[in-house]
Formats: sequence, C-alpha cells, structure tokens
Amino acid sequence: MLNHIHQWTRPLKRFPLKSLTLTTPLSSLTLTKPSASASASASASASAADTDPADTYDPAASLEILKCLKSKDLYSSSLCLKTFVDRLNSVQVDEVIGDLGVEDPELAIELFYLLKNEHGFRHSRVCSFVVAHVLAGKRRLMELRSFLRELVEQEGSGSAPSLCELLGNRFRVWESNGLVWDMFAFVYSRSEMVHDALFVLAKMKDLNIRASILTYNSLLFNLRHTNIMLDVYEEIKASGAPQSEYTTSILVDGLCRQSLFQEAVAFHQETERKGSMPSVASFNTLISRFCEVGYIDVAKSFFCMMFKYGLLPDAYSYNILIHGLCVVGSMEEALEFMDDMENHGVEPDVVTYNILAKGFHLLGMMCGAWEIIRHMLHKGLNLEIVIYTILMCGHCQTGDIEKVFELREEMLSQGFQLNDICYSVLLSSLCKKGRISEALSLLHEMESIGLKPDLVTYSILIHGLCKQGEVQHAIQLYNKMHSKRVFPNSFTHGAILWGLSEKGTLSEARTFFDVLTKSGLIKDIVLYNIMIYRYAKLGKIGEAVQLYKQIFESRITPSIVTFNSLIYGFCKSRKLAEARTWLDTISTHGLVPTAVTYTTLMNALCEEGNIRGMLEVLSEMETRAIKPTNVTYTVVVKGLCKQHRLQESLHLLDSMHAKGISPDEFTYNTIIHCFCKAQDMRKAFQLHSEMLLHNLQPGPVTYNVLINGLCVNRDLTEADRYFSFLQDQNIRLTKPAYTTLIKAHCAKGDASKADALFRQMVEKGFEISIRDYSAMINRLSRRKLTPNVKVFLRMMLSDGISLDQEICLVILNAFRGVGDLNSEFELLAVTIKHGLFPD
DNA sequence: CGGAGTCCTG
Repeated sequence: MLNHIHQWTRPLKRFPLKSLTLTTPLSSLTLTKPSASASASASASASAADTDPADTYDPAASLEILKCLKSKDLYSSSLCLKTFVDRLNSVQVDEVIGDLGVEDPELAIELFYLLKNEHGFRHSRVCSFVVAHVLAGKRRLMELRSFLRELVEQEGSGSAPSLCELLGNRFRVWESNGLVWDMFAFVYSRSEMVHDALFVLAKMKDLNIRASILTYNSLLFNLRHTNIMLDVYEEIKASGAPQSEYTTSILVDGLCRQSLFQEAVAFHQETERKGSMPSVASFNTLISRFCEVGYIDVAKSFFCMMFKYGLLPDAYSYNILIHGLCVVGSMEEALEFMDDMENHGVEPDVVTYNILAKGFHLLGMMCGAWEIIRHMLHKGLNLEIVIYTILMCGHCQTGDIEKVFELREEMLSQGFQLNDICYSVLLSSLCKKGRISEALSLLHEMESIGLKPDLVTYSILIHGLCKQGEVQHAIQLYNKMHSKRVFPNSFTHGAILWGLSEKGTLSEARTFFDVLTKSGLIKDIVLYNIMIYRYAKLGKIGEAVQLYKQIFESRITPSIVTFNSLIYGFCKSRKLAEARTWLDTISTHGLVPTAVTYTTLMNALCEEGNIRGMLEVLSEMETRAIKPTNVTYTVVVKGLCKQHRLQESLHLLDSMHAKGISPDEFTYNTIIHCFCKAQDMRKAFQLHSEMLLHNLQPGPVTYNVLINGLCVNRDLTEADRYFSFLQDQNIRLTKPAYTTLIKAHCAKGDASKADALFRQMVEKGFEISIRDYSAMINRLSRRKLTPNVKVFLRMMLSDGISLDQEICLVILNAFRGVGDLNSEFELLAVTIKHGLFPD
C-alpha cells in the first residue's frame, strides 16, 4: 500500500527558474541527421545508460526486418517479426524505427506498436522519442500527448534531466522537435511533476525553443498557490508567447488564492490598459474568490462592472453569485438574480437548482423550494427534473433516505437520469447513515451508466469507509481511484490517516503520515493536526510536541486546532500548568484561542476537582469575549454537580436556554446523572421530559443513567417496568442497560430474572465477553447459587470462551461453599489440566 | 458554479 502512496505523492520542490542549472554541458550536442549509417554510433552512446552492454548492432538483421516490413502486409510482417524477435535488442529496434521514422513514419509507428503490443517488447527511451517525433510530424497531437504522458509517468519525477539530455542530443534536428519539447513540458506539468516541467522549460529556453501558451497555462495553474507563479509569468512575458484569456484568469485566481486580492484586481484591470478586454472568465474568478472570503458586495460590484464593459455574464457568473448569496442566507436576493438571469436570456441550469435547493434547506425553508417550483411553472420550464433535484437534495439533507430512493425510482421510471451530483449527494447521505455497502453498489451503478466518479465522489466513500472502521476497504478504493487517474488530495489523505489512526495502530498511521510528508507535496496542517491529536489522546505528549516542531521545519503554519490538540495532550497527561503555558503562547503565533481551547483546559481542571480554577478560566474567557459553547457549559454543569451545587446547575441550564445556546444530550445526561446520584429520581425524570419538550432525543446513555438510578434508588420492579416499557417502545438500548439490571437482580439474589435478562442480551446480538460471564458467575457464586453457576459455565464454554484462572477459583470456592464435592473435583481436574491452578 | 468537510473540547 505504501508503495502506491509513494508513487502518487511526487515531490514539489520549490525553486525559482533562475536557479535552474544544466546538469550536463550541451557541448556534446550532436547535430547529425539520423540516417542508417551515421546514427549507429550516436544512438549507441545516447542509450548506453539503459541498454545492456551485450546489445550490439547487427545491421544485417535490421536490414532483413526492414525488407520484410516494406514488402508485406501487416499480418505477414507480424509473422516475420516473430522469427526475429528473439534476436532483437533495443539498439536494433531503435535503429530500425529511427530509420523508418524518416523514410516512412506510418510504418515506423505500426512497427512500434507491433513490437510493443504483440511481442511485449520493452522499448527504449530513444525509441519513444522517435515515435514521439513521428506523431508530432503527423500532427497526431492527442496521441502524442497520451504517448508522452505514459512515458513521463513511467519515468517518474526527477526524470527530466536525463530525458532532456537525450532529446537535446539526438533529436535536435528532427522535424517537429520543438513541438515534442513543448508537449514534453506540458505532460510533465499535467502529471503534476512541476519541477520536471520547469526543468524542461529552462532547457527549451537555452535551445531557443518557444513554449506554447497551453504549456505555460498548465504550469501557472499548477503553481497558482505558490509565489513561483509570478516568476513563470515573467518568463511568459519575456518569451513573447501570445497569452490567452485563461492566462489572465489563472493568474487572477492564483493571486486571490495567495490572498493577494489587491494585486489580483490590479492585474485584472491591467488587461484593459493593454488594450484588450477583461474576459468573462477573469471576472468570474474574481467574483468567486470574493464570495468565498465573504465579500459579497465586492463580488456584486464586479458582476455589475461586467455590464459596463459590455460583457454579458454567463451561467457561471450567475451561479457563482447565487451560490455566494445562498451561503450567507440571502435567499431573496438569490432568487432575484435567478429572475435577472432569465431576463438576460441565460437559462438557469441544474447547477442553479442545486445551489438554490441547498440554500433553502440550509435555512430549513422547504417553502422556499416551492417558491422556485412555482417560478418554474410560471416560466413553463421543464419542471420534473427540477422538482426531483430539489426534493432529493432536501430529503438527503434531512436524512430521509428512503424518500430519496422512492423519488429515484420515480425519476427512472419516467425516463430521467440522475446526474453525478445527485449521486454524490445520495452517496454522502448513505455514508452518514453508515450504509456503506449500499453506497458502494451505487458507485457501481454510476460507473455502469457511464458517469465518472471524481475526486469528491471517491473522497465521500473513502471517508465513509474510514468512519465505519473499514480502513482496508478504503485503501482498496484509494488504489482504485489512482488506477482511474483520479488523484487524492488532502481531504482523501486526511480521511485515510484518520481511519488508520482510529482503527489501525498508531505506528501504521505514522508510517503513512511520514510517506505523505516526506514526499514534500502534501503540506497540510490538517494531517499534522490529526497525528498530534492521536498522540495527545494516548498521552504521548512528547511525540506530539516533536511533530509540532516538525511543522515549522516543513515551513507550514500551525492552526488553532494544532494548539488545541497539544493542550488536550498536556491535560491528558495531567500537566495542567504546561497546558496553561501553551494556551498563553497561542497569541504569539497570531492565533486566537477558541471556546474549544478554554473548554479543554476547563474540563481538565474540573476532572482534577479544581472547580474554582475552572470557574476562573470561564470568566477569563468571557472577558476575552470568547463565547462559551454548549460544551463549555456542560463542563461547568459537571463541575457544579461535583460540588453538589444542583440548584446552580439547574439555573445554568435555564440560562443556556435563555442565551440560545441549546443544551444537548450530553448536557442533560450530565445533569440527570447528578440528580440520580442525589437520589432525586423525580427531578431526573422531569429533566428527561424536558429533553423531549426541547425536541432532544434521549440516547442510550440517558436511559442507562435512568435505569441505573432506578436500580439503586427505587424498588427493582420499578426498574424492570421501565426497562420493559422502553423495549416495548422499541427504544434502542445498549449493553450497559442490560448489565446494570442483571447486576441488580444478582445482588438481590433473583437468579432466574438475571438469567432471563442475560439470555435476552445474547439474543439481541450483543457481543458477550469473558468479563460479562465472569461478572455473572461471580455474583451467582457469591450467593452460592451453584446450579445457576453451572448453567452459565456451560453457556460460556459453548460460546467458545475459555476459562481463566480467576474465574476458576471463584467457582471452586462456590462449589466448596455448598459442599458440592463432585462438581468441585471435576472442575479442579479441568483447572489443573489447563495449567490454571496456582502454584 | 453544484456534490466531500480542516477530524480539536463534554
């Protein structure tokens, strides 16, 4: 697995163009026109590195092959080749194809593919370049591109210097050599081997070969996050290559991404001064980036500016702006722009509907969706597909997947096709519900109807699999996406790293992390944060700090999450003073502590019993105007409860409601637990009703707490009644609910009731461990209920769980206690046989 | 331009 990852994460070394130096002098440049006689020595030296020294040139054999090829049809040629193929070596193939490339290019290519496909011949680099030149000469550009792409991906990153040397030495005088160079640089760039692309460009400059704007654009795009982008742009200007409108919009985009907004705007307007018009694409980029950072008004003014230039916004312009408005919740204005869109003759498309549907559902405004539908009706537009899209998105967001599937059936029966976004939305909902296998079969369905899952689709699934703990399966998918040439990004990597650290071992996760970071391409603080959090959680604060230092060596910036995880780590290791010190250093990094930061520290203080200290931190937080969250208050409630300040905690709960910070299940569980401990079951159940009143669904933990409370504080029959009531209501209960009740019945000596519950628990499919059996057997033994002990002993053994020493001694004691000598000796024999008897 | 979600606190 790791090998794969290594292949995909090609290093991106940052070096400016100026610093590029040639690794070999060009004095060896040979300008011999390739011909049958003269090229033999040249090729022998050029390919010396990758040919076997035993390979020698046999002109006679070559001549024979040529003769055979020229005189016969392809089929016969293939047969003829078969007789030669054992005697062929790469030098000969280079020669033959090289010669043919000049005389009869078509035949050369045919021969090449014959050798490659039918005889499995591994061609040399020389041969590849001959074919490349032939393809270039014939202007078969798409073929040339994929051919060279295959070549550079085979050679891998860092291969540019040696390939350039070959290309420069042997092929300089070939027709179309310039085109091959350009395409060569282009494919390196497209394959994200940026430094190789830069190397090729530098060589081209030396050789006075001009790169095309397509190549430059691709490179600019790949470098748009870095400051090298502008260096490349200087190169473009110097080279005098005619720029396309994409050049501008890539640069505008890149400057925005580097937070150089002023520069981006200036650049955008500069095009006007140069006599040409800013393009719609360039405007769209600006609108999009400004929306992204929340400057909707600025985005809108750029939108208006387009009209002033006499440019008409396209569907992209509208969708970008409508999206921006939806994100900030200005649905009304978004709808106005949709009107405007139609008035200007731009049809809203499926993207527009997706954006609006999502916008309405984010705000919980289903009626807004109907607004759109009415609108569509009015315009007489194709309604069905719009309604379906909106409804599907809506149901996905509320998690009602069954409804989505119904709609899907309906759509399909009416001959409509789901688009790839619909599929992704559906996949995402399925994953969130943990229904991964259905998601996977939907992926196959997508593929079977010809939709291509992309990075996002795969990432959703990989993330879903990792969340379910199926990391191995996730990795399989990760490999599959690579084979389909879909390359993972930090989202994907983050999901895998998270899954590995959660389900696998920490060292496995670390190995993966090291491969990613050492490649140099992935520089993402999130990956560091995940790793640091893991170390922190396991109390390995030393390793966490070590990684923190590495962040700076990698020249990336820590985020507040980094510090929060570190503080969490110090708290876990009970080093609260250090945690405090780290909290105080946050501001020196230009970051602001969040509620999470303070809550982490407060929780640690609370656990330590330092409630005063906790409350001090709370007030410090308030003076620094950092809003406490419901988690913060839950911690405070916990602290107050610890000191039996129940009335205060109830008061806090009320003030939370008043402040609009809704308490969640955790908050209620905490406070209910406190009232149970204080033996106030009436209040505990009252709080439970309050939860329902606030539309909060009590979870299994809530019920465990309540059942336990009843067991401890009330008559056991009340607990039994409540338990059956919950079961009748089909409320999901977890194992602790059962074990709590079992424990209580054992303590009371009601073995048959305990027995029945235990069997129920087994029937429900809960995983029963030796701990559960021994707890049961222990309690029964202590009460000398040996017949029941025997029953459970048999159950346990038939469940495939073997005895341990501790449980043997307990049972032996019980048998002896009741004078059941037969059983005692029988078990003693087993105990000794299994070597469990203590010395 | 739409569909992943930056994996930190109870």
